[in-house]
Amino acid sequence: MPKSYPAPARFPVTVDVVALTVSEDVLNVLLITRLIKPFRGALALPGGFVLAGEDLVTAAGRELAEETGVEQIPGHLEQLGSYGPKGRDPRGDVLTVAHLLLAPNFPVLSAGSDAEHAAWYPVSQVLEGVLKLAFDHERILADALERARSKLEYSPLGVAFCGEEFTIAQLRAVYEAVWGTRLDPRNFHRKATGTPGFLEDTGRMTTGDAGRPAALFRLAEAARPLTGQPTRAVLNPPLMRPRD
Amino acid sequence: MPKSYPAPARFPVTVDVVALTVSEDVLNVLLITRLIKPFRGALALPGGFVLAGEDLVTAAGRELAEETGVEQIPGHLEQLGSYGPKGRDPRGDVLTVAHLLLAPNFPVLSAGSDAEHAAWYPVSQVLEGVLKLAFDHERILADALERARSKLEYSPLGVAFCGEEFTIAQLRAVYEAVWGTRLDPRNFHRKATGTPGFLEDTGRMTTGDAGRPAALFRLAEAARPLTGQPTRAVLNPPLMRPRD
DNA sequence: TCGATTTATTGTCAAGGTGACGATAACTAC
DNA sequence: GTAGTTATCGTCACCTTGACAATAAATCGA
Repeated sequence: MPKSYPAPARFPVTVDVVALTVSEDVLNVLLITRLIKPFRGALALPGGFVLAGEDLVTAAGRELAEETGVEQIPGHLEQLGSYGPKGRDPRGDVLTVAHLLLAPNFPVLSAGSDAEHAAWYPVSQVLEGVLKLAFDHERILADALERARSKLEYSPLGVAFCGEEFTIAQLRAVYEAVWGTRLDPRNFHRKATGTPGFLEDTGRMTTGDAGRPAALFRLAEAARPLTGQPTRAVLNPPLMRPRD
Repeated sequence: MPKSYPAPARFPVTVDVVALTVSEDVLNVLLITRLIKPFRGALALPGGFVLAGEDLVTAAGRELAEETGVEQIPGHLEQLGSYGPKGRDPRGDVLTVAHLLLAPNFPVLSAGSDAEHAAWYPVSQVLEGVLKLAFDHERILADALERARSKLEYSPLGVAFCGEEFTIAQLRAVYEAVWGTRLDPRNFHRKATGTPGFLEDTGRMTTGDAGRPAALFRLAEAARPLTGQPTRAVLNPPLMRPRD
C-alpha cells in the first residue's frame, strides 16, 4: 500500500552565524543583544529568517550584513549544521541552519540605540559561563568551535582569520587563539613554510614592529578554497593540535 | 529603526539519508525507486518530510525504517548538511537536511510492488553516471562520500560498517572500499592493532575461511561514540588515505 | 651611539610513525 | 602431504615532529 503522507509540515527556517575572529591573541565571537522576546536583553548569535527563493549561505551572509552594518563581510563562510525544529524556541518549532564565519577582525557598526547591537565578545567568556546565550546558541557555539579547531588541522582556513598578507607569527597567533595552546614558533614556522602549496612569500616585510622584521605571506593560489568544493586538505600530513 | 521582519517564510523540510554499506568489497548506497512525480521511476535517496515535533536525526531514522521495512536500523547515523530551499525541487522551495548512515550490510525488505522499492546499488555506478539520481541527490551523495572518506581517517567510524565483531582484514576491506584504494595488509594491521583505545581483542578467532584463522576484534569501549558528542579522534595520528 | 631586548629564521638531533617488503604461522583445498 | 591462502610478526630506510641551540635584524632605552 502506498504510504499515506502526512500533510507536509512547514517550518519557519532561520540561519544563525557563529562569526569568529582573533583580536589581540584572543578568539572572539560576534553576538547581538536581543531586542525582542523571547530572551529579550540576552545575547544571541546573529541570524534571522530565510526568505523565499534564498539560499542558506546567502541568507546567512545577508543577516550578518544587516546586523553588523557591514556590506561586504570578509572571511570564509560555510554551513555548520542544522538544529532540529523540536524544542529550541519557546514560541514553537523552528529549524535553524547554523553557519560558521572565520574572519579577520573587522569593526561592526555600533548601530543606533534601538537596533540590535552587535559586538565581539571573547569566546572564553561564554565557555566559562560569564556570558549566557539565548536558545541553544551555546551548544551551536561549542559545535562551531570544534569545527573551527579541526579545520585548522588539515585545511588552510587558518588564514581566513588573517588579512590578505600576514606573517607566520600572526598565523601562529590564530592557531594559538583557536586551539587555546602555545605552539613552538620555530616548529610552526617550519611546518607553515615547508608545506608545499600552502603559503606564498610576497617578498615584502613588516616594518616598525619590535624585533626582526618578518616576511609577509599570502595564501598560495593552489590553496584557495574553490567555492562549492570542500576545503582542500592542503596540510598533509595535518598540523595536529597537541592532545592532552 | 527596528528591522521590519518579513513574514517568516515557512518551508517544507525533508530529511534524506545517504546510507552506505560495504558488501563484497564494494561500497553500496541505498536508493529507492520513486513512485510519484517528479522524477517518477527514477532513483533517489530515501527520505521524507519531517513531522511536527520531530527531531532531524529521528526523522531520518524513521524514514529509513519505513522505506526499508527494517525496524532497527543498524550502524551510525549522523547529520551531513542541509541543502537550501532554492531551486532543488521543481514543485517549489524545499529544504532538505541530508544524513549519513554508515552501516553493516543489512537486507532491505523487497516491499510489495506498489511501495517504493529500496535496494543497495554500487556507489561507483552512480559516480560513473550509469545510474542517475533525482533532484540534487548526486551532489548530496558526493558530499556524503567525502564525509565518509575523511571520517575514516581520524575517527573509529570504519567499524560502523562491520558487525559487532570483525577481523582486521574485514576492517581493511571497508577502508579499501570507501577510499577506493588498496592498503598494505601488514601496515594496516600494525596501525589498527597498535592504536591505543581503538580495538579490543575478543579472544575469539574466525574458523572455516581459507587461510590462517584471524583474531576477532570489537570496537574498544573508549572509542564508542558518545551520543551527541562529536565522534572522537581516536586515530591519532590519523590513518591517512594515500594521496595522488 | 651602544648594548639590551625582542622577534624572526635557520639548524640540529633524537624519537616516533609510515611505506615497502621479508619471513613465518596456521589454516583450507586437493 | 603439498600447494595455496591469509594472518601476523619483523626489519629498515625515510620522513615528520618536538625540543631546543644559535644566529639575524630590527627597536628601545640610556
